[in-house]
Amino acid sequence: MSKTIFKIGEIAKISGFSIQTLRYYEKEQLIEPSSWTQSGYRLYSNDIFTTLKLIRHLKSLGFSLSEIRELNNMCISGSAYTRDIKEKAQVKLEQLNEKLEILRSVQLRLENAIALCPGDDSEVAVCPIINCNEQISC
Amino acid sequence: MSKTIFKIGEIAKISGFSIQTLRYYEKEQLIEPSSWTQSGYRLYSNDIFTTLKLIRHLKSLGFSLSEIRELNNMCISGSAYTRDIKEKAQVKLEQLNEKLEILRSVQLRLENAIALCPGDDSEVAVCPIINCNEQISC
DNA sequence: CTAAAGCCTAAAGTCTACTAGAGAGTCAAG
DNA sequence: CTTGACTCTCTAGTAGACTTTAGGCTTTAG
Repeated sequence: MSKTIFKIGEIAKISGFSIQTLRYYEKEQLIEPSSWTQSGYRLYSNDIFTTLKLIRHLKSLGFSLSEIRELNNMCISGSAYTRDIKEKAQVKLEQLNEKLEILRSVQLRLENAIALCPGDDSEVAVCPIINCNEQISC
Repeated sequence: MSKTIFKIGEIAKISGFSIQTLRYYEKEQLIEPSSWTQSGYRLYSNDIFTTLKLIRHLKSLGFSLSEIRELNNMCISGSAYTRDIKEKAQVKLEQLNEKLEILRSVQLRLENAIALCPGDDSEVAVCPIINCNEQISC
């Protein structure tokens, strides 16, 4: 039988989230202690790790905390089917694709500018990174 | 002969930056009025447009305001050659590439999870967007 | 018993690039 | 002279995800 009751410091150590972050997540209604000591200490059961893993997982997929809260609530309440989750994920993916497109165009323009820059003792007046001409679509 | 002295409102109208933004850029030491009226109004010469174009151009290449300030100062002081500018741009490009790589991996993982999600009336327990398994590298 | 470690709350600070508002002075036209 | 447009400074607010600080209680080891 492994331990089943933890104080916040232990959760922090095991999960890798800082104590402050855990309290912040609680304030943001992403997690909840399973109980409290009489003196006001938070107590957590093993279940917290499942939730924290979910948070880390969804964060790594690009979801914001409020989106994670929403997804988590849907799951907990049992009101969600994979259809609902998939929908949210597709919206997220579209947003991600937009961001990627923008960054790719910046990347291209920056690469172009760098390629055209002599990168030697020449005066900055000739530098396409500094000087914007139509070639690099300014 | 075109006009050579402008008040902040005219600069705003012509440049497309808001008055507040111009004052903010001044606070951040990116720009400076060429002079002041006795009553404390900012006065700008034509030169400001060159600086503002540079700011817009470098912003569009992904540089932050503090990086722009630095680049601009290097140019103004004449202490910079294209070598120096190119170096900064290359650093910026590397950072951009890193960010792109991360976002691409997120994109991939999200696409995978979406592909594996039934998206129907099934319970979320089977949803790979919510449930993290090794397949999607969690 | 005491000291150290751990925990609590509440509020403020961080970062970036602005935006908005209050309250007041300035300028040009009629 | 008045009105309205313009400008000034200073302060505060925004978003997101935390971190830091201050001041004080609780628990644990020796």
